[in-house]
Amino acid sequence: MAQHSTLDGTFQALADPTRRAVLGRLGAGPASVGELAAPFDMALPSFMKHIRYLESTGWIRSHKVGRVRTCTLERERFDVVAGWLDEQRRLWEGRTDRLEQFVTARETTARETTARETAAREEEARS
Amino acid sequence: MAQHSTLDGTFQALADPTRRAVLGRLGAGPASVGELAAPFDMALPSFMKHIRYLESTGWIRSHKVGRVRTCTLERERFDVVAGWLDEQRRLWEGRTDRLEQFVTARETTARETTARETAAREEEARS
DNA sequence: CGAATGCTGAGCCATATGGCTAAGTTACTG
DNA sequence: CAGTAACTTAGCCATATGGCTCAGCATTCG
Repeated sequence: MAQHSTLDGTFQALADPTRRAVLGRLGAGPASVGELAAPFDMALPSFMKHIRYLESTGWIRSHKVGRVRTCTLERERFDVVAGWLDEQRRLWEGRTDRLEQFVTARETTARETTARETAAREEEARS
Repeated sequence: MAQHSTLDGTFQALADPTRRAVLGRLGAGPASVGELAAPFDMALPSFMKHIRYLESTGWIRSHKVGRVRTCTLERERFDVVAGWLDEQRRLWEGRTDRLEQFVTARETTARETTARETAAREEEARS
């Protein structure tokens, strides 16, 4: 399977309820494939595809001892998602702040001639 | 298009770089479809599918005035994602705390008879 | 050693996804 | 009013996704 350790794959992995549930269970500690599969009315090969997907996108890692494959949550992947969220928030907050500074500077330097332009610029930002 | 205002759709929408970029741009303020589409080397009908998807999953809303459709970011959708993250973290932190309390209580009440059981339980949690 | 357990590989299927082109509708402009 | 702008509809395509069954391999157990 191709590597999806990009944001695409990271979010794609979360777009399935089975996979989200698996992550939730692994939050409690490592578990075998069989144990993870038990709550789902799904054929094991199909379930394994989900496991493979989670592993290829960096959400879990697994290792096999004898017949038993044990899966472990990679908590750092949550930080990747949180990082993206923070980045988005930072972008829109930073842009809002910069817009206010820009408007303030314009008012200070030429208060009477740019009043209408400033209002139009604010209206544009708001619409 | 079917409503995807569930977590599946919320994450599925983020699984595409075009759609993530659109959200990033809208963080700066509302924009027209044409404006949003400009940076992408993509046919407009294809791009509109992305817009429709983002709207159906609650990431944006849009309205048309004349020929121009303007899209606006729904910032609350970020809270949905953050909420899911927090919930996961709370689950695994809560479970870790409860496990420690459980182990401690067992050691206090019957230190000598449960030592081996406690060690086995810790090993189970660790493996 | 045979039976049971726990995955694994391979192939199949229906549906969804992310793009395309062609054509059309509505609104705006000179 | 003709031409242009800004979407919108419809159909198509290749690939991916989320499931299935069948068969098989490796390990464990009695």
